Amino acid sequence: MREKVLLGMSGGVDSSVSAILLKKAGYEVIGCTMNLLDEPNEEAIRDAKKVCEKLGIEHYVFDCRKEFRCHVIDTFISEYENARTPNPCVECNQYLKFGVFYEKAKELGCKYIATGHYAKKEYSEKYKQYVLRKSNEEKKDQTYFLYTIPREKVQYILFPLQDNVSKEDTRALAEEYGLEIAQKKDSQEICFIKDDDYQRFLKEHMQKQPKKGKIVLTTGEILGTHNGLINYTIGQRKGLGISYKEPLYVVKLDIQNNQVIVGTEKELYSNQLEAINLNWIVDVENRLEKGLECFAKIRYRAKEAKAKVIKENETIKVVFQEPQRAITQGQSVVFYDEDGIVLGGGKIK
RNA sequence: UGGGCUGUAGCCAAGCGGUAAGGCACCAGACUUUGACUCUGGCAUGCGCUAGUUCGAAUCUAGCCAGCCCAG
Repeated sequence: MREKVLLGMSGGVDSSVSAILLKKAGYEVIGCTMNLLDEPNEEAIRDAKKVCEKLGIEHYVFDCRKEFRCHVIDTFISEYENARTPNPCVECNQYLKFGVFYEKAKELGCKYIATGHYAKKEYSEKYKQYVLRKSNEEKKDQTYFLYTIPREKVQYILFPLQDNVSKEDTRALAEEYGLEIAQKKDSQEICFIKDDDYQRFLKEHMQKQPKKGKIVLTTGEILGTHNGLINYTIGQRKGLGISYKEPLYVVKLDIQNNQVIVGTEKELYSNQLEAINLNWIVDVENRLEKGLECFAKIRYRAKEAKAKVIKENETIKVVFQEPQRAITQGQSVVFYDEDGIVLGGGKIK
């Protein structure tokens, strides 16, 4: 009997091609699009349905609005309220794609779930378990967003694109199968903020409105006024509206005094951080006591950097060999081993 | 009215006789399934105006104009 797999489909190229690849590989594929927003993304649903029709597979739409609101949108807002900079894609993967969606798959009797992420799932002889590993397509690799997947679920996940060499290959395959969406452009905004104006979104949804405050140099010198802490993130240079003899960057958001602290580029660097909300995909907890040497990545587009992870009660401390630029509260830190296997990760405190 | 200070790009600002730093903003690219983030490039034939000194002036001199401050 063919094994059943539930594929999450966004209507984009990646998930559509994933459908092709799964079918070719002999799985019984069921396509599914999660409806996450009160104003449903009709285009996504329509495009996904079209692809499924073409390939002759079933397609469902799941209503996940409540879960999305509660785990992704509300978290997004409350993180900003606490002067942190959230990464909603991480929550979405954790609670929606590998949470709600995973459960739906089980209900439907599927053995696997699949997504169009650029990441690899494989069995590791080294760790004697299934692991997540960086995609061959380094530029597109999305394992940074996937570290929250529970260890026991990893074996039931498929990333059909994992053997594809590049995004170009993916598009080419979509063309070959005559999929209309072959040249649809990559999504790159926060999906629940339609005009990409997250600041306005926050103002409309926050309990307390952002308040103006001072922009202060690390020396204490007052340089200007800010329009509310939500408009700033660590490492930010643009939008400060202040002049100085050299570029200034946001170094700290002081929620107590409602101040944006700015400093020079050099002042952005720090060689350690604390992380919470940890998830370990690879069983390395016992190695944390004495310090785990690995590679840590502090934001999506940062390079992994050599670091030592040390357990400290419920949190961990990460000490980098080289100082890292703009370590930002609310972003994730993800740990890899020397082979690009995802060990785990957490939220920067 | 007298005295002092200031006048450099849309904004802040360096320069103080040798041929216009820097930052903000803006524009154009690059990057991007978070964070209007980061990165790269562009952006004053001209330094309030007019004369003068000088091989050479934003820089010195004179006059004028404008603004600010103090005095009356």
